[in-house]
Amino acid sequence: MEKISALAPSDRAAHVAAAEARCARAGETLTPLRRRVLTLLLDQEGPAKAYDLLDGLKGEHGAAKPPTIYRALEFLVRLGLAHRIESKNAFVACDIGACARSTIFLLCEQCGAASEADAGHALEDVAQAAKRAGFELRRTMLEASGLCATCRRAA
Amino acid sequence: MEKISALAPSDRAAHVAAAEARCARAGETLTPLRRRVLTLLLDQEGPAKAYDLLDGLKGEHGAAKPPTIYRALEFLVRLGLAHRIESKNAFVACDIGACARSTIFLLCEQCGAASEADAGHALEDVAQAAKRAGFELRRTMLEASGLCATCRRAA
DNA sequence: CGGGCAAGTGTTATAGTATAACATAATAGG
DNA sequence: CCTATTATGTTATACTATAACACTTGCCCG
Repeated sequence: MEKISALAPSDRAAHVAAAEARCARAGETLTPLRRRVLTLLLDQEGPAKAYDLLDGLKGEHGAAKPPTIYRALEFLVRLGLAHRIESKNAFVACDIGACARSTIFLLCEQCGAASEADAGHALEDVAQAAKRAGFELRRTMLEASGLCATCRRAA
Repeated sequence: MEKISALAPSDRAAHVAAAEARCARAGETLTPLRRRVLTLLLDQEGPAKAYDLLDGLKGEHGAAKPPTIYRALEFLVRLGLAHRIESKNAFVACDIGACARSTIFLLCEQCGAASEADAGHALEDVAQAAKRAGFELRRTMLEASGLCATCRRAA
């Protein structure tokens, strides 16, 4: 498992550029506010809480209120640029490469890291289970918690 | 997909008896309060919110406060008698039969039903993904939202 | 017996997460 | 220009969850 860490500035720039392109393709716009929230997410070492991001905005932005951050996050999630970690009420920037495939979040209970791993065929299995049940799938959430490789070695 | 619905009283009784046995095996006790919360869960048509269950307690119990219900729920989840639906901040009684295997929750966005379906090999795939990442798995959460068979037919 | 530990519950207070509803600004197309 | 749409600002409040401490009960052990 790779530790999720803040990206180097250049990687961040590339990431933001890719996000920009993705928005354009979708006919939506990555406004300054949304871009700012995305970079805040990219700067995080792990999943970020909404209210922490809100604090991050405050330095430059005066007094941002909760709806501001929740709307930006909702946008980023809708465009597939970020994910919501349901079991932690937190958000992570999407690793755009990984996102192309079926992914699962591995959440370390020790260090808080969240890594987006390839879920192999899990998503297909879920799709089949849904099909058997006559269920129309719209969104699938796969999350697992435990100990990451680093913390396991330390223990 | 079978609709999750309130169980007939006799089924409920059997369910509670099974829960009792399970607690005994684990060396824990299903106290009156915990039993009451479990039956409240079983009476639900779908996932129940903590504060709704709290209201349910109030009729007979005077003024139950939040910690009361959260502690009971924490116990039921710990014993595997209930599940927490992370993406909805809600709880469901565990279908004890289904729980023996790998399950996924199919959450209908229309009617709110939650059904516990067999996840096929998804859990094994997740275990493999974790293994590849050197990650020690402790808990896996599989949730999917969409439209259940009934609501799909209605649409 | 009786002291004290452990488990369960009661109670108060507060922390943390999220959204409704309405106001304002900016921009684009007719 | 005007007006529809999208984005953001702002106020207030709803919803979810836990910390911390008090009290009771039952049980083990000295």
